[in-house]
Amino acid sequence: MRIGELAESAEVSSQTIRFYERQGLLAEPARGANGYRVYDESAATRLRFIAMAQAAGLTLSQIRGILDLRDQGTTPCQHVTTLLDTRLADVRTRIRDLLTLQAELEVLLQRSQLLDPGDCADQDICHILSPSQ
Amino acid sequence: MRIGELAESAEVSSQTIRFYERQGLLAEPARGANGYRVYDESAATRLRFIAMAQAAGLTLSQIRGILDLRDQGTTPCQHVTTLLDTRLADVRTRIRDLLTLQAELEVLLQRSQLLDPGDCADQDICHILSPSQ
DNA sequence: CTTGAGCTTGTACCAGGGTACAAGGTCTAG
DNA sequence: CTAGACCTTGTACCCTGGTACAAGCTCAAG
Repeated sequence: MRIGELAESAEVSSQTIRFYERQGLLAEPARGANGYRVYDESAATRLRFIAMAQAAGLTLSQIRGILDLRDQGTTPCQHVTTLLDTRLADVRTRIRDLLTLQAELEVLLQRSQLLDPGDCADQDICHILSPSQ
Repeated sequence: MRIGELAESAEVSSQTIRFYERQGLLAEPARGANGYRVYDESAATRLRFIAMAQAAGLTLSQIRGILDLRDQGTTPCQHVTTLLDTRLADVRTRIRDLLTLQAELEVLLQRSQLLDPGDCADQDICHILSPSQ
């Protein structure tokens, strides 16, 4: 399988595959007599894994860590569990922060309905976003 | 007021103030005889405004847009309302996405409790993050 | 033989919000 | 007079996940 076919089957671009290779997420593949990269099915599996792990919110460097463990022959499950645990905590924190922000934006927008732009004094810059919250 | 004093009063670094100036968020200030930047109270107001707008989730370039309107003598309130409206919609979308991700992570972590690392086959990379979701 | 698709490498660039030097000028206290 | 704190400019760099482009192979079809 050449890079373009792999790219199409994994729904990423060829450039992304080369980028992953440079980042150490994919091993350097075999080369044909013409120098073209030649992939087997395991590369496609690996790309699918990367996509799944990204969907779970892991960074490429975390994913590389998982793949490195696997390549050393270790089952990375425990490590994956720890990463997902941390990620879940981050997601919960982020949700809480965004809910707070949502509420603040709602207050500001309500305020904007009550305020007359004509009253907006120059020194306030904008009275919707003014310190008197 | 010199840059260091302004920085301290606004709780940003001097470098950040120069950065904002380069980005067009702060006008070029007056200079003392020694070439030092000299600020008045309006610069502090402006920094407070920037901080508020950032807290509302606006980007520096959006904030620059608001400040540009204000500097042209227009009341930016209508523009601000539009930006905040868009931002609120983004925040709501982001919250929904993160809630979905949270649920998925919880499923994965539950699965990780049920699965035995010893069963993790090599071709799966990791059976917690495997396509059979 | 040529055209076009696909591949190779290397390099630079994008957003966003700064941070970190380096090399030098200025001012104040001791 | 000198140390140290503060200021000046310019430049480069950080992170993340790619994307874009250039100059040059390779290969198959017509």
